[in-house]
Amino acid sequence: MAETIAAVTGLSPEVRASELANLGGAEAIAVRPTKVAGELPALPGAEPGKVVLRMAPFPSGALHIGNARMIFLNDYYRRKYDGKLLLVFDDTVGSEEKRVDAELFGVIRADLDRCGVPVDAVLYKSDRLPTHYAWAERVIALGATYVCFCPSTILQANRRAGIACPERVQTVPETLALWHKMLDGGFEVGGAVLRLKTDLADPDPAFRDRVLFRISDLDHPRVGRKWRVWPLLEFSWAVDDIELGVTHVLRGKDLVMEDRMQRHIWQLLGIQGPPFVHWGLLRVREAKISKSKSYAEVKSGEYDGWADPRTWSLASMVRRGILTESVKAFTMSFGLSLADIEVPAETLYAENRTRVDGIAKRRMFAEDPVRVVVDGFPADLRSVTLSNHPDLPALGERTVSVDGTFFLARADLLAHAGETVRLKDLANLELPALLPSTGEGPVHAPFAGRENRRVPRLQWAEAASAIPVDLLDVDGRHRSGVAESALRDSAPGEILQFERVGFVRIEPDWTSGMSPVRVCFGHP
RNA sequence: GCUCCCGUAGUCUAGUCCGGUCAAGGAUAUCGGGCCUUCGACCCGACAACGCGGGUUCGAAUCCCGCCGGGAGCACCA
Repeated sequence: MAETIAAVTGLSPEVRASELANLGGAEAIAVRPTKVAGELPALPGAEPGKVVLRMAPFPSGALHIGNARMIFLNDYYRRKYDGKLLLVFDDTVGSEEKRVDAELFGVIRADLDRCGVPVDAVLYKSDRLPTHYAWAERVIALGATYVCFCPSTILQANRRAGIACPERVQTVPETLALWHKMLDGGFEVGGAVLRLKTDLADPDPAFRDRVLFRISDLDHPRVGRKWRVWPLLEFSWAVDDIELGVTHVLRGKDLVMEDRMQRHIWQLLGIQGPPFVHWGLLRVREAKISKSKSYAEVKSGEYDGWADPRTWSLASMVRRGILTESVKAFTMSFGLSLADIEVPAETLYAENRTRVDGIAKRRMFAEDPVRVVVDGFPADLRSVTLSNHPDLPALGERTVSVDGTFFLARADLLAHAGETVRLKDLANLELPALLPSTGEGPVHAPFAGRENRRVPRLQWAEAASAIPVDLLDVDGRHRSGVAESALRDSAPGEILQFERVGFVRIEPDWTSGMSPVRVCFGHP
């Protein structure tokens, strides 16, 4: 067996192909089965055609790589059960630190469109306050709540200590009256909250007498100051998951305490609510995602919009040439694992590489270029035709004019000072031992033959027609260099590979003729 | 500290519910080799894991108990 393999691998591709044909040809065997993400566990009690799911982003930032899991998991189950998927903006008024921004409604919808995840309806929590108020009266009538006047610091301290608030003994009519006073503007901001009575000895302090509604006069970008009493997340969802007919709640593990709260409220009202399904926290090692930092930097103009690579937003993935399919495969590979995980970006890059390698034309790019004059460059060597892809002739070729003067990357030059190197696909030259660490040159290097030698191969750009390139890197820094003239023929949005540098994508707002050519770095 | 969740190779993950088919599969990384005018892709190969300790059982990654380790939550944010 081993001998056979050795014998076969020793043959040239052509010989292999003909030998194989002589043997009757290869059977249609899937050598590399397309990675079908294994079926995820069934949703409890799910019936095809009757499943209703919902996604509830808070509009304070663009969707990022960490949110991708929410999107694709919901989409997966919606398709699996031929169900409906609702987009419900969780735009209650938030807090000083966490503000709703109207611009994000559109950004998020665009993100979903780009991901190929259609939604069956778009709703806004900020439209639903009357429903929440109506349900509030139902729980008040049950005697399950009270209006509390404690400042938040006292409230928290008492909660921690398991001490009951003096208002906890309110009668239903008293609570109802105070609730109406809240709605009618009878209290200052922070002056009163509606709290749910739970067991003050509950082992989880966070669960003790949760706040259901609070007063805020923050200006809401959609509804202004129409509402002054706002529900907190768990109450609003206890209401809406029922009102909207949601059959399964798929959410991150960070919200498990909220499940318990919702169940508690449903139990009070004698309602059977939907089951919850969770997944753990997903972090990409290289991505320090901070929605609030991104928000501030985008708004200040420090970042180049929501597609700035530093945001690790879905839009920035597209900008970098990382296909949505790659992001989807990446996130779905983690399934519904409850473990909180940290994955290196390389895993995502590998996923993308398999999809993009076969479509990206190869181009040569020299960063921090130094002009190199090849002394004795043959007069008859005036042009060379290069394949756009080493393995795929279908991607075509381009012809480059040469005249003996080239741009090479400074780092390449310095790494090979005093050595014989080869301008890839063209000619060999002897690099001088002393090379400038700054300046554009020129450097003179003697011609050393055109035969293909096993020496370091360096990418080059013909000096006469090289074109300037501005490469936006993942850290937001701009790297400058030059590329071969063929880059000019690229289309905006095209994904290319700069040989020995990495995959890049031509910025979509660049148009042919604009200099420099602007590209965004994807990954090695 | 309290509450909940999670522990399979460097990193993820399949398998755990319904114990044997798992002397543990896949991906990625790393290391060899092949191919090749890219440090890319592709091909071949290698390395490498059931957190620890008890128990139940003919048999445990899978069930039970204890321990240890990691993470998240503990807002009048979502």
